[in-house]
Amino acid sequence: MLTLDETDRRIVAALDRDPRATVLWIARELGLARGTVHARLERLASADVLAPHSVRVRPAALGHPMRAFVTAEVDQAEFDGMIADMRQIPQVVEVAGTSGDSDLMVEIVARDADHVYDVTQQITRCRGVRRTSTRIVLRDLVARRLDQLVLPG
Amino acid sequence: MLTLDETDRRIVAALDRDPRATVLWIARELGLARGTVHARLERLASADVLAPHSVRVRPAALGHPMRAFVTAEVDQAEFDGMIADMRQIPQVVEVAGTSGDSDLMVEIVARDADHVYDVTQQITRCRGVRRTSTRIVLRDLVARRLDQLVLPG
DNA sequence: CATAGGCTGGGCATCGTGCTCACCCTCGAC
DNA sequence: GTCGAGGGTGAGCACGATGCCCAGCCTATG
Repeated sequence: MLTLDETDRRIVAALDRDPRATVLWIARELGLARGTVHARLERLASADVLAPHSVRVRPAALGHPMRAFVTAEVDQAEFDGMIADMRQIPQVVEVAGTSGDSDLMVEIVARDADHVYDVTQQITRCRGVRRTSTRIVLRDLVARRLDQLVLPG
Repeated sequence: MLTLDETDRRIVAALDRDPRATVLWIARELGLARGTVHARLERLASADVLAPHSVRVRPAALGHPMRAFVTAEVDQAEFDGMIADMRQIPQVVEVAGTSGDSDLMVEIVARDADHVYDVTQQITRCRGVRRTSTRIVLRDLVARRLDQLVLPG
């Protein structure tokens, strides 16, 4: 794995704050030469430090202000079919296989409470899904953040 | 709420694929005039359709390849203190207040299994936290995605 | 001491940006 | 039907940013 030095991390942090920041702006902000930022940015991009696509769209602006976490138990034999079915549901934002009481953690978005119910019903109808449990997000207490990992301290 | 027409959605989708795409490139890609893309992009930005910062950094590249969901029961009276304590833990990526059996959904990242345990212990020591339950992410089955919401069908 | 790797500042052609303008549609109001 | 408003188009222009050179300067390493 590529190790990021202080300079790399500061560039990544600047890019996290504004993904559309120009090379020149970052260079000025960090007090570095333009060429330096340019070279490191290319290295970071080719080293897969940056995810292939950003999640910069706010679902609320797309008419889906509600969010929920659905845990599910599934029949292990039907895993592949289950994933294929899940993909067909646009409101399913992420699916992770987990340890613990349940096998799946599914994050969904929805238009309203009724819609949350609809989507969980759709999940229940996916192949191999046995039992689901839904936690509706009432409030974002700490918004998704990674900058504290990029620049510790 | 701003309603996004087909053109807006295509611009947002292009930006989701590559947050650093130039206005000119998007215009060419979508077969639109440069000025059109420029104007709409400004409108989208000022309408808070795009999140203030992207989550484009991969925690794995930062030495935190493991991920887990921690649910917790908390003493409601200590909510504010609990959140302040949680913020102090760099590995805490997101905290949401939820309905359901538990009060909190906490997403964490970690260096390895031991580190997951350490972080959950830190969460347990936060003010007002009574009981926690940890689900370690074993496999990403559907990677976080929003494009299917931006461009349905 | 010598070498290699990284940062710097400069220069340069090219491309992208932000802005303006004239022009063309289309749609709803009068 | 006529009118104006709103939005898209294509062109032009000054300026900024990019990608790519190169020479020079450090510092760490052998």
